[in-house]
Amino acid sequence: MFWRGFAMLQDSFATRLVAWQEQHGRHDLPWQVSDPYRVWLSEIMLQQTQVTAVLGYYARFLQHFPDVASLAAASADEVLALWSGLGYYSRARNLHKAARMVMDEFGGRFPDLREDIQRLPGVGRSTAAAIAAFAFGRRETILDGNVKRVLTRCFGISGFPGEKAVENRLWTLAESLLPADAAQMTAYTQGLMDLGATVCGRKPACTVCPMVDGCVAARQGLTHVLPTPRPKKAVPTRHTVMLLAQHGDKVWLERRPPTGIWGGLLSLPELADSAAVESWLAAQGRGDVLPSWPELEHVFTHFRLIITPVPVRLDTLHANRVQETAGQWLPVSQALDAGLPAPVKRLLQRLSA
DNA sequence: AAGCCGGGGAC
DNA sequence: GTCCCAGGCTT
Repeated sequence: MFWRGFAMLQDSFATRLVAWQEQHGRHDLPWQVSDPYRVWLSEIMLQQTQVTAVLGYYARFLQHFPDVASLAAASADEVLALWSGLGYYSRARNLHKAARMVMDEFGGRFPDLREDIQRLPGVGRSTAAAIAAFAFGRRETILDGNVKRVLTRCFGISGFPGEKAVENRLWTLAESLLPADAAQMTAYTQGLMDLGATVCGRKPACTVCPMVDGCVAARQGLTHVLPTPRPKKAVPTRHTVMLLAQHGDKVWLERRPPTGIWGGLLSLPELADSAAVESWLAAQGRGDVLPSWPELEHVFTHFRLIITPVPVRLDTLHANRVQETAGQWLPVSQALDAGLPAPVKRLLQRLSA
Protein backbone atom coordinates (compact mmCIF):
# COMPACT_ATOMS: atom_id res chain seq x y z
CA MET A 1 0.00 0.00 0.00
CA PHE A 2 1.41 3.33 -1.04
CA TRP A 3 -0.14 5.30 1.82
CA ARG A 4 1.21 2.91 4.45
CA GLY A 5 4.72 3.17 3.06
CA PHE A 6 4.39 6.92 2.90
CA ALA A 7 3.29 7.25 6.52
CA MET A 8 5.98 4.88 7.76
CA LEU A 9 8.74 6.70 5.97
CA GLN A 10 7.40 10.09 6.93
CA ASP A 11 7.52 9.11 10.61
CA SER A 12 11.06 7.74 10.54
CA PHE A 13 12.61 9.99 7.88
CA ALA A 14 14.35 12.47 10.20
CA THR A 15 15.52 9.79 12.63
CA ARG A 16 17.03 7.70 9.86
CA LEU A 17 18.61 10.69 8.18
CA VAL A 18 20.26 12.06 11.33
CA ALA A 19 21.68 8.65 12.24
CA TRP A 20 22.95 8.17 8.70
CA GLN A 21 24.52 11.63 8.55
CA GLU A 22 26.43 11.14 11.78
CA GLN A 23 27.79 7.82 10.56
CA HIS A 24 28.23 8.32 6.80
CA GLY A 25 27.77 12.00 6.05
CA ARG A 26 30.36 14.67 5.30
CA HIS A 27 32.02 16.27 8.31
CA ASP A 28 35.09 17.97 6.86
CA LEU A 29 33.65 20.72 4.70
CA PRO A 30 35.20 24.07 5.66
CA TRP A 31 31.82 25.80 6.10
CA GLN A 32 30.55 23.28 8.66
CA VAL A 33 30.85 25.88 11.40
CA SER A 34 28.37 27.92 13.42
CA ASP A 35 29.63 31.36 12.33
CA PRO A 36 26.66 32.74 10.37
CA TYR A 37 28.94 34.79 8.11
CA ARG A 38 30.82 31.71 6.98
CA VAL A 39 27.64 29.70 6.58
CA TRP A 40 26.05 32.50 4.57
CA LEU A 41 29.07 32.91 2.29
CA SER A 42 29.16 29.19 1.59
CA GLU A 43 25.43 29.03 0.85
CA ILE A 44 25.68 31.88 -1.66
CA MET A 45 28.71 30.38 -3.38
CA LEU A 46 27.03 26.98 -3.49
CA GLN A 47 23.94 28.27 -5.28
CA GLN A 48 23.87 26.31 -8.55
CA THR A 49 27.56 25.59 -8.02
CA GLN A 50 29.16 22.31 -7.03
CA VAL A 51 31.18 21.81 -3.88
CA THR A 52 34.46 21.11 -5.67
CA ALA A 53 34.18 24.33 -7.64
CA VAL A 54 33.53 26.38 -4.50
CA LEU A 55 36.30 25.14 -2.18
CA GLY A 56 39.11 27.27 -3.60
CA TYR A 57 36.99 30.41 -3.98
CA TYR A 58 35.68 30.05 -0.44
CA ALA A 59 39.14 29.88 1.12
CA ARG A 60 40.45 32.80 -0.93
CA PHE A 61 37.41 34.93 -0.17
CA LEU A 62 37.66 34.34 3.58
CA GLN A 63 41.33 35.19 3.49
CA HIS A 64 40.47 38.64 2.12
CA PHE A 65 37.21 39.14 4.02
CA PRO A 66 37.22 37.14 7.28
CA ASP A 67 34.04 38.74 8.60
CA VAL A 68 30.99 40.68 7.54
CA ALA A 69 32.54 44.00 8.59
CA SER A 70 35.54 43.60 6.31
CA LEU A 71 33.30 42.58 3.42
CA ALA A 72 31.05 45.58 3.97
CA ALA A 73 34.09 47.87 3.95
CA ALA A 74 35.42 46.46 0.66
CA SER A 75 34.87 47.94 -2.79
CA ALA A 76 32.62 46.24 -5.32
CA ASP A 77 35.63 45.69 -7.56
CA GLU A 78 37.51 43.76 -4.90
CA VAL A 79 34.51 41.51 -4.31
CA LEU A 80 33.93 40.90 -8.03
CA ALA A 81 37.60 40.11 -8.58
CA LEU A 82 37.42 37.35 -5.96
CA TRP A 83 34.25 36.04 -7.63
CA SER A 84 35.67 36.06 -11.15
CA GLY A 85 35.20 32.65 -12.76
CA LEU A 86 32.56 31.42 -10.34
CA GLY A 87 29.62 32.67 -12.40
CA TYR A 88 26.25 34.21 -11.53
CA TYR A 89 27.89 37.53 -10.68
CA SER A 90 24.73 39.04 -9.23
CA ARG A 91 25.51 36.79 -6.27
CA ALA A 92 28.67 38.81 -5.61
CA ARG A 93 26.91 42.15 -5.94
CA ASN A 94 24.10 41.00 -3.65
CA LEU A 95 26.57 39.55 -1.16
CA HIS A 96 28.33 42.89 -0.93
CA LYS A 97 25.04 44.76 -0.61
CA ALA A 98 23.82 42.34 2.05
CA ALA A 99 27.01 42.75 4.09
CA ARG A 100 26.40 46.48 4.24
CA MET A 101 22.79 45.82 5.17
CA VAL A 102 23.88 43.60 8.07
CA MET A 103 26.15 46.39 9.29
CA ASP A 104 23.66 49.23 8.79
CA GLU A 105 20.27 47.67 9.50
CA PHE A 106 21.14 44.85 11.88
CA GLY A 107 23.89 46.63 13.81
CA GLY A 108 26.59 44.26 12.60
CA ARG A 109 24.84 41.22 14.09
CA PHE A 110 23.65 38.61 11.64
CA PRO A 111 19.86 38.13 11.86
CA ASP A 112 18.87 34.78 13.35
CA LEU A 113 15.29 34.37 12.13
CA ARG A 114 14.64 32.84 8.74
CA GLU A 115 12.26 35.63 7.78
CA ASP A 116 14.86 38.30 8.60
CA ILE A 117 17.72 36.46 6.91
CA GLN A 118 15.55 36.17 3.82
CA ARG A 119 15.34 39.96 3.55
CA LEU A 120 19.00 40.07 2.58
CA PRO A 121 19.49 40.39 -1.19
CA GLY A 122 20.48 37.12 -2.84
CA VAL A 123 18.95 35.09 -0.04
CA GLY A 124 15.76 33.23 -0.86
CA ARG A 125 13.76 30.88 1.29
CA SER A 126 16.02 27.85 0.95
CA THR A 127 19.27 29.72 1.54
CA ALA A 128 17.73 31.55 4.50
CA ALA A 129 16.58 28.25 5.95
CA ALA A 130 20.06 26.74 5.57
CA ILE A 131 21.63 29.65 7.43
CA ALA A 132 18.93 29.58 10.11
CA ALA A 133 19.40 25.84 10.63
CA PHE A 134 23.19 25.65 10.49
CA ALA A 135 24.06 28.83 12.36
CA PHE A 136 21.12 29.12 14.74
CA GLY A 137 19.55 25.66 15.02
CA ARG A 138 16.19 26.87 13.71
CA ARG A 139 13.56 24.35 12.59
CA GLU A 140 13.42 25.57 8.98
CA THR A 141 13.63 23.34 5.96
CA ILE A 142 15.80 23.81 2.92
CA LEU A 143 14.58 22.83 -0.53
CA ASP A 144 17.47 22.71 -2.97
CA GLY A 145 18.32 20.41 -5.83
CA ASN A 146 19.47 17.67 -3.45
CA VAL A 147 16.29 17.73 -1.41
CA LYS A 148 14.10 17.82 -4.50
CA ARG A 149 15.85 14.73 -5.80
CA VAL A 150 15.61 12.85 -2.51
CA LEU A 151 11.97 13.71 -1.85
CA THR A 152 10.63 13.14 -5.36
CA ARG A 153 12.17 9.69 -5.27
CA CYS A 154 11.39 8.72 -1.67
CA PHE A 155 7.79 9.85 -1.93
CA GLY A 156 7.22 9.14 -5.62
CA ILE A 157 6.40 12.68 -6.70
CA SER A 158 6.36 13.20 -10.46
CA GLY A 159 6.36 16.44 -12.45
CA PHE A 160 9.25 18.83 -13.00
CA PRO A 161 10.23 20.14 -9.53
CA GLY A 162 10.86 23.60 -10.96
CA GLU A 163 7.15 23.86 -11.74
CA LYS A 164 5.32 25.89 -9.13
CA ALA A 165 2.67 23.35 -8.16
CA VAL A 166 5.24 20.59 -7.68
CA GLU A 167 7.56 22.87 -5.76
CA ASN A 168 4.78 23.97 -3.40
CA ARG A 169 4.00 20.35 -2.67
CA LEU A 170 7.68 19.67 -1.96
CA TRP A 171 7.93 22.62 0.44
CA THR A 172 4.95 21.32 2.41
CA LEU A 173 6.34 17.80 2.47
CA ALA A 174 9.81 19.00 3.48
CA GLU A 175 8.37 20.98 6.38
CA SER A 176 6.44 17.95 7.61
CA LEU A 177 9.65 15.91 7.74
CA LEU A 178 11.64 18.19 10.06
CA PRO A 179 12.89 16.59 13.29
CA ALA A 180 10.97 17.60 16.41
CA ASP A 181 14.19 18.33 18.28
CA ALA A 182 15.90 21.52 17.11
CA ALA A 183 19.22 20.17 18.40
CA GLN A 184 19.20 17.82 15.41
CA MET A 185 18.81 20.51 12.79
CA THR A 186 22.48 20.71 11.84
CA ALA A 187 22.87 16.97 11.28
CA TYR A 188 19.45 16.76 9.64
CA THR A 189 20.01 19.60 7.17
CA GLN A 190 23.51 18.43 6.36
CA GLY A 191 22.09 14.93 5.96
CA LEU A 192 19.61 16.10 3.33
CA MET A 193 22.45 17.60 1.30
CA ASP A 194 24.84 14.71 1.87
CA LEU A 195 22.30 12.06 0.95
CA GLY A 196 21.44 13.89 -2.25
CA ALA A 197 25.08 14.53 -3.10
CA THR A 198 26.71 11.20 -2.22
CA VAL A 199 23.96 8.54 -2.43
CA CYS A 200 20.86 9.81 -4.22
CA GLY A 201 22.58 11.25 -7.27
CA ARG A 202 22.29 10.63 -10.99
CA LYS A 203 23.10 6.97 -10.48
CA PRO A 204 21.75 6.36 -6.98
CA ALA A 205 23.49 3.90 -4.65
CA CYS A 206 20.26 2.49 -3.26
CA THR A 207 21.96 -0.46 -1.56
CA VAL A 208 23.60 1.88 0.96
CA CYS A 209 20.66 4.28 1.31
CA PRO A 210 19.00 4.51 4.73
CA MET A 211 15.64 5.14 3.06
CA VAL A 212 15.67 2.26 0.58
CA ASP A 213 12.99 0.13 2.21
CA GLY A 214 10.52 3.00 2.24
CA CYS A 215 11.56 4.71 -1.01
CA VAL A 216 8.85 4.66 -3.67
CA ALA A 217 11.30 5.05 -6.55
CA ALA A 218 13.54 2.26 -5.29
CA ARG A 219 10.65 -0.13 -4.73
CA GLN A 220 9.00 0.61 -8.06
CA GLY A 221 12.15 0.91 -10.16
CA LEU A 222 11.59 4.58 -10.90
CA THR A 223 14.92 6.06 -9.79
CA HIS A 224 15.90 6.67 -13.41
CA VAL A 225 12.66 8.54 -14.10
CA LEU A 226 12.50 10.68 -10.97
CA PRO A 227 12.91 13.54 -10.55
CA THR A 228 11.08 14.45 -13.75
CA PRO A 229 13.63 16.27 -15.94
CA ARG A 230 13.26 19.84 -17.04
CA PRO A 231 11.32 20.19 -20.33
CA LYS A 232 13.78 20.54 -23.18
CA LYS A 233 13.98 23.65 -25.27
CA ALA A 234 16.29 24.64 -28.08
CA VAL A 235 19.08 27.01 -27.10
CA PRO A 236 19.65 29.85 -29.58
CA THR A 237 23.07 30.76 -30.91
CA ARG A 238 24.31 34.34 -30.82
CA HIS A 239 27.35 35.88 -32.45
CA THR A 240 29.46 38.75 -31.23
CA VAL A 241 32.68 40.51 -32.17
CA MET A 242 35.12 41.32 -29.38
CA LEU A 243 37.81 43.90 -29.86
CA LEU A 244 41.20 42.85 -28.56
CA ALA A 245 43.02 46.19 -28.62
CA GLN A 246 46.64 46.25 -27.52
CA HIS A 247 48.88 49.23 -26.86
CA GLY A 248 52.32 48.25 -25.63
CA ASP A 249 51.74 45.64 -22.94
CA LYS A 250 48.27 47.03 -22.23
CA VAL A 251 44.82 45.95 -23.36
CA TRP A 252 41.64 48.01 -23.67
CA LEU A 253 38.83 46.98 -21.28
CA GLU A 254 35.38 48.39 -20.66
CA ARG A 255 33.04 48.05 -17.69
CA ARG A 256 29.85 46.20 -18.56
CA PRO A 257 26.47 47.52 -17.39
CA PRO A 258 25.50 46.43 -13.84
CA THR A 259 22.68 44.19 -15.05
CA GLY A 260 22.47 41.64 -17.80
CA ILE A 261 25.07 39.19 -18.92
CA TRP A 262 28.38 39.50 -17.05
CA GLY A 263 26.92 42.47 -15.19
CA GLY A 264 29.51 44.79 -13.66
CA LEU A 265 32.51 42.89 -14.95
CA LEU A 266 35.37 44.31 -16.96
CA SER A 267 35.28 42.95 -20.48
CA LEU A 268 36.45 43.49 -24.03
CA PRO A 269 34.37 45.91 -26.15
CA GLU A 270 31.69 44.24 -28.23
CA LEU A 271 31.36 45.49 -31.79
CA ALA A 272 28.39 45.13 -34.10
CA ASP A 273 30.53 43.95 -37.03
CA SER A 274 34.04 44.03 -38.40
CA ALA A 275 33.37 47.35 -40.13
CA ALA A 276 33.11 48.94 -36.70
CA VAL A 277 36.71 47.97 -36.06
CA GLU A 278 38.08 50.49 -38.53
CA SER A 279 36.13 53.39 -37.09
CA TRP A 280 37.04 52.42 -33.52
CA LEU A 281 40.67 52.25 -34.51
CA ALA A 282 40.57 55.58 -36.32
CA ALA A 283 38.93 57.25 -33.34
CA GLN A 284 41.48 55.96 -30.85
CA GLY A 285 44.73 56.65 -32.64
CA ARG A 286 47.02 55.20 -35.21
CA GLY A 287 47.27 51.44 -35.51
CA ASP A 288 46.58 48.31 -37.47
CA VAL A 289 44.30 45.31 -37.53
CA LEU A 290 46.34 42.20 -36.76
CA PRO A 291 45.89 38.74 -38.30
CA SER A 292 42.58 37.27 -37.15
CA TRP A 293 42.17 34.76 -34.34
CA PRO A 294 39.94 31.69 -34.41
CA GLU A 295 36.39 31.99 -33.14
CA LEU A 296 35.68 31.13 -29.53
CA GLU A 297 32.55 29.31 -28.39
CA HIS A 298 31.03 29.89 -24.98
CA VAL A 299 27.97 27.97 -23.82
CA PHE A 300 25.46 29.30 -21.30
CA THR A 301 22.41 27.61 -19.87
CA HIS A 302 20.11 29.54 -22.17
CA PHE A 303 22.18 30.32 -25.26
CA ARG A 304 25.37 29.64 -27.17
CA LEU A 305 27.73 32.53 -27.87
CA ILE A 306 30.19 32.55 -30.76
CA ILE A 307 32.89 35.14 -30.19
CA THR A 308 34.96 36.50 -33.07
CA PRO A 309 38.05 38.14 -31.58
CA VAL A 310 39.51 41.00 -33.59
CA PRO A 311 43.05 41.83 -32.46
CA VAL A 312 44.33 45.32 -33.22
CA ARG A 313 47.44 47.19 -32.18
CA LEU A 314 47.58 50.89 -31.40
CA ASP A 315 50.96 52.49 -32.02
CA THR A 316 50.00 56.02 -31.03
CA LEU A 317 46.93 57.26 -29.15
CA HIS A 318 45.00 60.44 -29.82
CA ALA A 319 45.35 62.83 -26.90
CA ASN A 320 42.30 63.13 -24.59
CA ARG A 321 40.55 60.25 -26.26
CA VAL A 322 40.73 58.01 -23.20
CA GLN A 323 38.77 60.39 -21.00
CA GLU A 324 35.81 60.39 -23.36
CA THR A 325 35.03 56.71 -23.02
CA ALA A 326 34.10 54.28 -20.27
CA GLY A 327 37.12 52.10 -20.90
CA GLN A 328 40.66 51.87 -19.68
CA TRP A 329 44.05 50.60 -20.76
CA LEU A 330 45.26 47.90 -18.36
CA PRO A 331 48.42 45.78 -18.36
CA VAL A 332 47.41 42.26 -19.34
CA SER A 333 48.75 40.79 -16.10
CA GLN A 334 46.69 43.24 -14.07
CA ALA A 335 43.59 42.63 -16.19
CA LEU A 336 43.81 38.91 -15.50
CA ASP A 337 43.46 39.63 -11.77
CA ALA A 338 40.27 41.65 -12.26
CA GLY A 339 36.75 40.32 -12.52
CA LEU A 340 36.49 39.05 -16.08
CA PRO A 341 34.05 36.78 -17.93
CA ALA A 342 35.57 33.34 -18.43
CA PRO A 343 35.94 33.52 -22.23
CA VAL A 344 37.50 37.00 -21.99
CA LYS A 345 39.97 35.66 -19.48
CA ARG A 346 40.83 32.85 -21.88
CA LEU A 347 41.49 35.37 -24.66
CA LEU A 348 43.77 37.44 -22.47
CA GLN A 349 45.63 34.38 -21.29
CA ARG A 350 46.18 33.50 -24.93
CA LEU A 351 47.51 37.01 -25.40
CA SER A 352 50.07 36.77 -22.61
CA ALA A 353 51.23 33.31 -23.64
C1' DA B 1 4.67 31.33 -14.75
C1' DA B 2 8.56 31.92 -17.40
C1' DG B 3 12.93 33.94 -18.49
C1' DC B 4 17.45 35.42 -17.06
C1' DC B 5 21.90 34.68 -15.02
C1' DG B 6 27.95 31.27 -15.55
C1' DG B 7 30.81 27.94 -15.18
C1' DG B 8 32.15 23.42 -14.68
C1' DG B 9 31.79 18.49 -13.31
C1' DA B 10 29.95 14.00 -14.39
C1' DC B 11 28.67 10.93 -17.82
C1' DG C 1 27.50 15.87 -26.90
C1' DT C 2 23.79 16.08 -22.43
C1' DC C 3 22.28 17.23 -17.88
C1' DC C 4 22.24 19.83 -13.91
C1' DC C 5 24.27 21.69 -9.73
C1' DA C 6 23.68 23.90 -1.51
C1' DG C 7 18.62 29.30 -6.38
C1' DG C 8 17.17 34.01 -6.62
C1' DC C 9 15.57 37.96 -9.13
C1' DT C 10 12.92 40.20 -12.69
C1' DT C 11 9.18 40.71 -15.72
